[in-house]
Amino acid sequence: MKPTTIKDIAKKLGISHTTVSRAINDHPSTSRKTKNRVRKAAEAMSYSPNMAARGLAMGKSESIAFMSTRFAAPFISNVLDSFEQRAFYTKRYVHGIMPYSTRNEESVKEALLKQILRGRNADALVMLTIKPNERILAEYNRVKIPVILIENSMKGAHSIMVDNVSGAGKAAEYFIKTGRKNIGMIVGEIVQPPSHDLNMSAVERKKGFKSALLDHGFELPNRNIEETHAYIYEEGKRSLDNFIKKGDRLDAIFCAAGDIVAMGVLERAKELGIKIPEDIAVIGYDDILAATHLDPPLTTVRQPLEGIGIMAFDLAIEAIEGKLKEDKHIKIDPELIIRKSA
Amino acid sequence: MKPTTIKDIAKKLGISHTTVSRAINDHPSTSRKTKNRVRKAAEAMSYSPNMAARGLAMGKSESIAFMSTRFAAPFISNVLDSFEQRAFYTKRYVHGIMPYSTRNEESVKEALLKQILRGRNADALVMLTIKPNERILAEYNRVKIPVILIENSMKGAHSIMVDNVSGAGKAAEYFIKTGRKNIGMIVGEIVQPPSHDLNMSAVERKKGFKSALLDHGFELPNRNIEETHAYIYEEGKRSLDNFIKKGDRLDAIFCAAGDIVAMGVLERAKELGIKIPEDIAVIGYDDILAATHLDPPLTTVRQPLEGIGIMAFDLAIEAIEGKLKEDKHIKIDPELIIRKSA
DNA sequence: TTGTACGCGTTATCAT
DNA sequence: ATGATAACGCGTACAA
Repeated sequence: MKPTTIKDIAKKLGISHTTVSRAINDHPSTSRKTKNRVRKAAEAMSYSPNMAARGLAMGKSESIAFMSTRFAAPFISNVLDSFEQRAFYTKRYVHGIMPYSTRNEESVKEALLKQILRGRNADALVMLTIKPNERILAEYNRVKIPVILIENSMKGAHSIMVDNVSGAGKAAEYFIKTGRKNIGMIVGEIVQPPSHDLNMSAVERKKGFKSALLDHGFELPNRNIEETHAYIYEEGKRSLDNFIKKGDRLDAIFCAAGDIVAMGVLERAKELGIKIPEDIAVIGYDDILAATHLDPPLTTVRQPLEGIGIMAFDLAIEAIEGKLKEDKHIKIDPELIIRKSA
Repeated sequence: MKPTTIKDIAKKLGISHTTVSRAINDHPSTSRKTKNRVRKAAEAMSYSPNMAARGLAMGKSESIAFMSTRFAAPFISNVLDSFEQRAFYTKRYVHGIMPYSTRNEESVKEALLKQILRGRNADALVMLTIKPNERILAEYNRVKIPVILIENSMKGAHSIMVDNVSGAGKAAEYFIKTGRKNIGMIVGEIVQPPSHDLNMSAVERKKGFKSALLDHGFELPNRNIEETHAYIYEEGKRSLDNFIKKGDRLDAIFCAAGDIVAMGVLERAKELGIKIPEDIAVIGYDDILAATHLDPPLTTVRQPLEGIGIMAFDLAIEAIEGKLKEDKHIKIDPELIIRKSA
């Protein structure tokens, strides 16, 4: 049995499909009476619109694309979650948040971006953790699909960033205040080829950490820095191993690559009999749900996850409604949550 | 600037749009030569197909809908992640996994289900944690969109379930083996109105736990059972409070509602000075990433998350290809991971 | 207020 | 091997 269309409804009611369309979309110049008739019939025949057809006809999609690298990462899924929550709460785009994940593959990202663009598959594009290259961003600008970047920033796109310089600075100052001398850092890899995402957050956290340290007369030599690229648990373990292999005796590690990676550090330390925070103080980044429950509870720079999602959604709506004449760049100051690991 | 269409390419090459379409879709009766010309032009003009139009024309979507309650829950996002991973690995539906979340709202679920159905918006529907009502499932059957249920089971749909009876039984036996006498349980709420999702997993875990206990001569009174409905952290805290309020002195709690809830129990216990596992032994369910890192590390029934995602994807493909004559129901036996909390 | 006719970008049918 | 034409379901000028 084929699905009900507006024509079916029209036939049944002996009117034109145009009228049905108008009734369903609450068009002003349509009588209350026919609207009611149509809606009743639509309900009875369990009609629901064919989004593809609607999108085709309107060149619009009534949806927002939300793109990131993967869903399993707590940081990402939490932001997405609050983003959706906001949509639900404001009753806008309730069924229209379309999550896409790139699996960290440049080619997938490119393909997805093109697909969304040419198919007019979104009224707005939100990108978390990743960003488009200049060429494709220019195309989005040309067809007036607004782009909202989270944790990144570019000319031609709106953005929401947690102030990484400030956050990393707070970690540095805490280490110094608590008398740490030999300080290390684990941070996202900083790649330069512009074909790649240049990870702004990583760059900024590194900068912020280094300069805050320098303000107090401490240098951060490169050998005290380990890089990650997948931001996973195992990299934390490996990083700690590397630090030890290099023979430095660190007494503090700022894991700017995130709490997940910090978990790996904690775990490896436990395996090696290294005491946290006595031997090494550890500060993470993000404040994921599990951070409170680690052993020891993790001191960390909190990302205001819900806030980010909400602000991103509101920003997207503003942009879609054309209320933004120029790029809007929002910065949020993160907070250092002190627990037991440092 | 409007996006390139096949007509634009046709005009430029002086051929018909039909031929362009065939060339792009690698139609057999098209010359190598024109195929190459078309593809080159398509690339040059940075063409990419309008999915809405394609979907409209074909009544198909080349995508799989993945529906669950929300994204932020570790269990859900991990299954989704491995599901996608499998798609990527097998190079099928790489850009076509469409996640939907219902936010635990019955109305949203209904709307989404209808939308996907009438819009022919998916070649297959995967539902995690939730299930459709009989009426709408019947409609899916009628239009031959296969439905795959994870953690649920219905006639007319394929399913993948972790054997909850067995998993809960293992928890029960471990408690008994380790000499626990006063045993409690926290489990998902068991609601009957058929308009709701009747949570199969909750029902089965309860049944499995009770009967395994009974096999050893232990009754599980209702007062020793607390129910949750959102499966969140706070419910764990509240449940422990309730147990204490009721005045029973439990020495073991099986948190069948999941590790997240178990985290809440652990946390509240710590606040109250209750020692785990000395005073109360706690067993969780799921084995989320954080379980190893809790204080104490959580003993729990492991859900083979990656396995579920992979099997669900493969099942979906089989179903789409019409290889399944009847419902296929897969059961997986979970494993008890013993750590420190019990 | 309602209906006619056309277009959105693509695929499918039927000729040629 | 290629092309003209219709069809998919919907929205919308334009006309009535």
